[in-house]
Amino acid sequence: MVAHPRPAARREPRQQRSVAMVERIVAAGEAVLAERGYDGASTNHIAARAGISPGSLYQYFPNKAAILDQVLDRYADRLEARVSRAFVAALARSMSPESVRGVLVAMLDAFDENPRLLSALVEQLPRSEGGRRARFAHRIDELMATALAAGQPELSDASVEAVAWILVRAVEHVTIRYALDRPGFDRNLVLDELTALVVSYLDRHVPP
Amino acid sequence: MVAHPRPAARREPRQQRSVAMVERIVAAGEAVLAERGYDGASTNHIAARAGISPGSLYQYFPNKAAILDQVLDRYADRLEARVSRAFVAALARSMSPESVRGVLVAMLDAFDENPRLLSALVEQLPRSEGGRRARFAHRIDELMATALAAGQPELSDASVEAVAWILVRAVEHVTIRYALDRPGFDRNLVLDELTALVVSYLDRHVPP
Amino acid sequence: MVAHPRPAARREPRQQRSVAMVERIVAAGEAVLAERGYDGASTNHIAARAGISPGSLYQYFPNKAAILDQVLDRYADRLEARVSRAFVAALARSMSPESVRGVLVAMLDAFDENPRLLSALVEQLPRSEGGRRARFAHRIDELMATALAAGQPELSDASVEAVAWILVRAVEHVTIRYALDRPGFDRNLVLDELTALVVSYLDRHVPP
Amino acid sequence: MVAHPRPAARREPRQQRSVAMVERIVAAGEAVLAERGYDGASTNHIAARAGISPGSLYQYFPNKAAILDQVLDRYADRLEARVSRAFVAALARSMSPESVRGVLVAMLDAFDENPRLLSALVEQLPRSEGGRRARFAHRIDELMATALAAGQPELSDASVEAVAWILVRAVEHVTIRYALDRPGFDRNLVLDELTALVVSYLDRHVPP
DNA sequence: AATGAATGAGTGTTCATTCAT
DNA sequence: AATGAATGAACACTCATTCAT
Repeated sequence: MVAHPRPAARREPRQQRSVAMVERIVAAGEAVLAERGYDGASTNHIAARAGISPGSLYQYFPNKAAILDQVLDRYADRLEARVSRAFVAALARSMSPESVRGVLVAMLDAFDENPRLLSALVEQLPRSEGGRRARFAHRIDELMATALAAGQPELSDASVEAVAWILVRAVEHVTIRYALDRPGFDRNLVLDELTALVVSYLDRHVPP
Repeated sequence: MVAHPRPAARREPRQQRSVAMVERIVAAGEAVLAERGYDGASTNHIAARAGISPGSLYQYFPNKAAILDQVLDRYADRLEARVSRAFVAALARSMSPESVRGVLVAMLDAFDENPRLLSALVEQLPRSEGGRRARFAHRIDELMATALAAGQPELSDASVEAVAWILVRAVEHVTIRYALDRPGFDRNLVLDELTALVVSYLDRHVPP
Repeated sequence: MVAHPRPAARREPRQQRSVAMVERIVAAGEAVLAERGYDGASTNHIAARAGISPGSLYQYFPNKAAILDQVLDRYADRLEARVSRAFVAALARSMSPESVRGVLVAMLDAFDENPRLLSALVEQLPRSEGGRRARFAHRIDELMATALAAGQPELSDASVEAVAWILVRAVEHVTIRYALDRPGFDRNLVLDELTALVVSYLDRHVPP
Repeated sequence: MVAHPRPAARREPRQQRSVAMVERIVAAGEAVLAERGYDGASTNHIAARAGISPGSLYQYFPNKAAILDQVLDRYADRLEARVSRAFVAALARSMSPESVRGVLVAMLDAFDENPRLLSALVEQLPRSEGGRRARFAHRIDELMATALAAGQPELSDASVEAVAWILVRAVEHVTIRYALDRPGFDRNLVLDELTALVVSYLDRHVPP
């Protein structure tokens, strides 16, 4: 059995350094991505921003896509962590309209923080290979499914997953588009309606 | 007897040729777009696929973007027409669950037809200038708002617009992701749940 | 013995038409050249301006250069004719300062008429093959030489030619640059000084 | 002992390499310009002639024009330096016929050295933007004006400038055309006559 | 003779990637 | 390990010329 596909032996002594460089590159990639968009994020710009030479990038990443994938993965992870946290905190108090609204507020806040990066993420994610795409928001799907299973015991397993998937997709997209497209509607109105959308849907599953 | 050195009939085939050429280019653009994605769709590839020389593209389109815009516009128009048709047909019979489900089926069917192109469209739309972005799905927004205003007279104008925007965003994204990501859930299950999502939300606005 | 290198037989019946077309093309070429400069004068522009198709140009000219050469040749001929006329008229009254000044005025007037075309001519002439280059202003050289030979009998033949060549070159260039560069100097001042340049030089050859 | 991981000496060869590369490109540009003329001097040709890849040109120059401008600027500077030197040396000994002839010899010698490049220069100069055009020969204009002001105190300031401008234009053009067109006249004859042209003109301004 | 659509080699330029140092 | 100069295939686009009609 091969424990490590990537032999650690040779890397170990330099790992500290490597990790630091990878961080620097990813940070530079993020900055450039936010500033210039995906297509404008050239390897030369990233290297310059990281204060290293273009050639050095290739000591740490096999190609340009790997760098930006990492940037987006990390950003996605951060988003997911924030939303998960809010989700878990809200779930503790049942799935009341207030809890749902709380999660939605957390999502809008998270998305509002770095619209440029968010934009790059949603533009790029569908282009990525399936694995990467699946990974993102998967944990939220699971959290949602867990919450649903707990709150709506009469739902079948298959239904739970589908309902969770639908809800996450719907809410995620509406909040992201609100953050990115900035339609003229009042934020509170959107939050209220989105809460209503979720709550009325969930209520439908519990017989009165 | 040859009355006219240039018989009027001659303009016809010329025009037909031009139209045919535009069609050929757009078709080639569509194929290349589906195969290689937006960035991979170079003018040379499109020309080769159309069986013409690169220079010929520029007899019919001012630049590369115009070609791909046309491809995507046409595809978006086709989608929109299908969905609008279903929407209008369903609305005639009020906003019953059956009507809603009918529209959702139409959407899934439409999106299932050419997932590669759909993928290119949803990737590219957010990058397009506001006008193009606004145009697409705007009509659906309006149809939705009209239907809402008719069915839920107690909603304020601002609410109607926001509710329509939210519903269209949510339903469109969920159906598109279902068509593109092909999650394992049964199609009918998804249709049922999505119908429930919409109907329960709409019901919430009418006092029982 | 071959009387006509270009057999007239087949062309004759169409010659009227051909001549008219050549005229139209040359006129269009001149207009485009004046408007867009040498590099901007594309065959498509010329054809469009002439109201014919690009392909038709090649019925009358072997290539683009031939068209623009003809345009410039004709312009050069017109310039030359004007200057020659002034030259001949002035020479009749000896080579007095007044006569010299008269020729210079004629040159400035001629050059001022169409600076864009003049500009194209002086930019392009040096690029042309020797024959074309030599032809232009050659007649002026000869007129000058004749005038010199008449007025300065003590000059050797070789000297006459060289002196004429030098004088024509100098005067032509100074007047052309004055027309094209529009330096700040007063026109009359330039005319006076240029007259003085010529006259004092000519006087040097006649012992007082 | 290695005091500096990057010994200062290393920058030296790097810089030398850059300078060497610029030189190589400019030299290639000069060769291609002389061989194929301005329009025929494509970046690909220049790169090939320099033995480098097309992309490398853009490490040293922002675009094609910058390369050819540099080629022509350098050549113009060399010409101007030679003529200026001769001019200054001759002026020290007053404006005698011998001095004038000396400057003319220097000009002819300078122009004779690289007629192809001279040709490209005189073709391109009038197309360049005013600044570049003005720069070239401007210093000669000024030297001439200074010499005139010193030698002909009775000339007004306006006259001095105009006279200098006329003289420089005339002499420059005649010598350049002699170098490029190679008319049959004996070089000494042309030098003598051109000297006479200048001297007799200058004499006219000093009352005997 | 006239058309004008089609051509295709050519342009200037970019940028992810390599490799000699 | 790090450099950064060099690469070269690829890009979008042009235009003098050809040729089927």
